[in-house]
Amino acid sequence: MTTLADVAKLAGVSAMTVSRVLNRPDTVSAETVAEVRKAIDKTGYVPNLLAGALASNKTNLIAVIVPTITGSIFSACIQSLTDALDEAGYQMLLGLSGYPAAREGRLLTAILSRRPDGLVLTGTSHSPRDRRRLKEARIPIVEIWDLSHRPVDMAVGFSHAAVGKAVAEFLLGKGYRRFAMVGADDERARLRWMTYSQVLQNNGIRPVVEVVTPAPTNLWMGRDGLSRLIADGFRDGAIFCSSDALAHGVLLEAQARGLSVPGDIAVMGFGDTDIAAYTVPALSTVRIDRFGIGRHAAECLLTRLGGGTVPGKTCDVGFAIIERDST
Amino acid sequence: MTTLADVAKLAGVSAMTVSRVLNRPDTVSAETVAEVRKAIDKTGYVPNLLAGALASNKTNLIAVIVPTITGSIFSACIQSLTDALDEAGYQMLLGLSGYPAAREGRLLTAILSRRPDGLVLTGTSHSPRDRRRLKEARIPIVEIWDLSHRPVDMAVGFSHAAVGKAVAEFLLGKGYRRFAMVGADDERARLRWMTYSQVLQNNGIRPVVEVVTPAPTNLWMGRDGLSRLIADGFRDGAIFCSSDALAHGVLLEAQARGLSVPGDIAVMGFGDTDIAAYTVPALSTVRIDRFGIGRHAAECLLTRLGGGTVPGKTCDVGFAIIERDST
DNA sequence: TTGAAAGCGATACCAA
DNA sequence: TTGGTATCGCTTTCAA
Repeated sequence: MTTLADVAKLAGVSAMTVSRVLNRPDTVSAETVAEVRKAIDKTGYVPNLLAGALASNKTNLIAVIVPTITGSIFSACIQSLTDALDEAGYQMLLGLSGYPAAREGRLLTAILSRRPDGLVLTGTSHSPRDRRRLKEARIPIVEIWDLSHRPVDMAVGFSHAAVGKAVAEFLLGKGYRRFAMVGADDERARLRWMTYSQVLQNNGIRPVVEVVTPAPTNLWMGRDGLSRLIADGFRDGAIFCSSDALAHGVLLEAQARGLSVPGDIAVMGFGDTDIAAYTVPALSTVRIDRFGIGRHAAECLLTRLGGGTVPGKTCDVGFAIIERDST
Repeated sequence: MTTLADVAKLAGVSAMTVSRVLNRPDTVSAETVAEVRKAIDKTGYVPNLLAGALASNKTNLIAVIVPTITGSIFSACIQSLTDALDEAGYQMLLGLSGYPAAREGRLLTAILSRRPDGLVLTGTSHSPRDRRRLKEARIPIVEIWDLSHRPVDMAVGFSHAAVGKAVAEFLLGKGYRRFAMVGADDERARLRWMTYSQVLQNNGIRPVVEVVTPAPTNLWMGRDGLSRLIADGFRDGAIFCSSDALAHGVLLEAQARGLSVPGDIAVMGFGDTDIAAYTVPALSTVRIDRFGIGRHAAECLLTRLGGGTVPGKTCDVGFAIIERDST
């Protein structure tokens, strides 16, 4: 494998000069640059960033940990994140932690060992040990998809409790008096639907028929979810689903059972992914700017890496209820 | 930042011993291991894999380049790939090349600079310069989503030309005599729909009304696609769409225009993603085992990294036509 | 504008 | 079972 020294020898200069041609060509005379470039082309030299990073203490690597990229929520976010990072010359180390985030501890070790210049994490809940390790890493860290009163470093997201509350109030405002929910067993989803149920109960509604499914969710779980709700005595009213996939499944099952929507049941989703936004007029949902989260997270990271300061540790990107009650 | 030497000093042993405790604990006496572990915990030591990789010439990093992860085709593949790699102790460096693969050259440099132990690429067409660089990297490489008679190293995928041919023959067999297509302007999609058109024309069918959309595709492009087909004189018959998203959009537009499916038009998709598989009985599609591609690619890589030999350079995972003509 | 020397933090290899 | 030494390929720093 060709090294910097090989190129230097061929070009008749020192290794340092080659390094400069690669990293700060403006500090080298034009003719030397030309000479070195020729040698680089001839040898097919590929720099070794491991050595470079070790020496300079800078990897140009941003690590990202999300539970899964199956499903368009996180993948859209990652796409916009990469686009922004790529432009700034950073690459992405992707870690998939799964649901529940059992692998997070191990993953974190593996990732910190690579000395990324920055880190993007999903969620704001980490073990005390992990929090400590994160702080000791002394790199900019953005926690996404949630808010926290004491983020490890920075946070870009929205309040899942606020979502649950808003949905409950929205549906109450529509006049519904019978409620159910199909929710995923993941930390943030749980926060949404538990708050939803709580607000409803505070308004004298009971029971709120509940069905919990594993994460990540899919259409089948939604279909099954409605069946279980019905088995549990739910006959009509409003159903909050913790994801669009679940909501879509509920709609399908309703259709299969001949239930009218929103006549018999009203369905509320979460995410506003393409499928829910464009194909299902009977489904209302909660819109999240997932591209915005990625872009914003990148911006926070890059600002700090550039030596700047990010105003405020947390950024609430908010959400919106998309109403699509009428067909 | 704590180093191996710091830990060694605290534990009263040499750096090498600490290194062994971390990498091959079985070669160190139990008491020494305990002593060292204590020192590691106390210092919160995080190994520096940059230095380790530089010294050992092994990064435990697999680089993956795909056009995009928006859309479930590639993301499902990546998910299964990571799962398999993670289990074997590898991490993933993700590169998004975009459509068309304009960034591929630059991305490749950036990625090879990190000296991954293996590489997964999308597609089999690379510039001569890139092919040369790939070979010179001397690492196992798997090209996925397509087949090639002369892969750079290994290939796991299926023939897009065969898909186009199979679809054309399937629809001809169903008795259709008027044809159209809505296809993405990406290399592999183009291969599918051009073959489709070619086979039809060889069977005396003309015209095949064609509409080309940019990649990546979405539902809106499908809706717009059908409108344009109709504007171009297409009134009834079979439509092949180069992705499920397009096909779904075509169905929606058909519904909006009051066209019956499959009465007036038959719609053929590609991908068999969840949405097409579970929600659209009127849509036939081409099923690809995208999880299988990821799993298999990982297997090829890991076998080679383990010193083994992969029998055969190319692996055709095939495809299947999923018939869902009747509602 | 260029170069020489000294690390960066680990592992390989050989010796004890 | 343990330790010493050379080395991996680059950048930093300082001097010319």
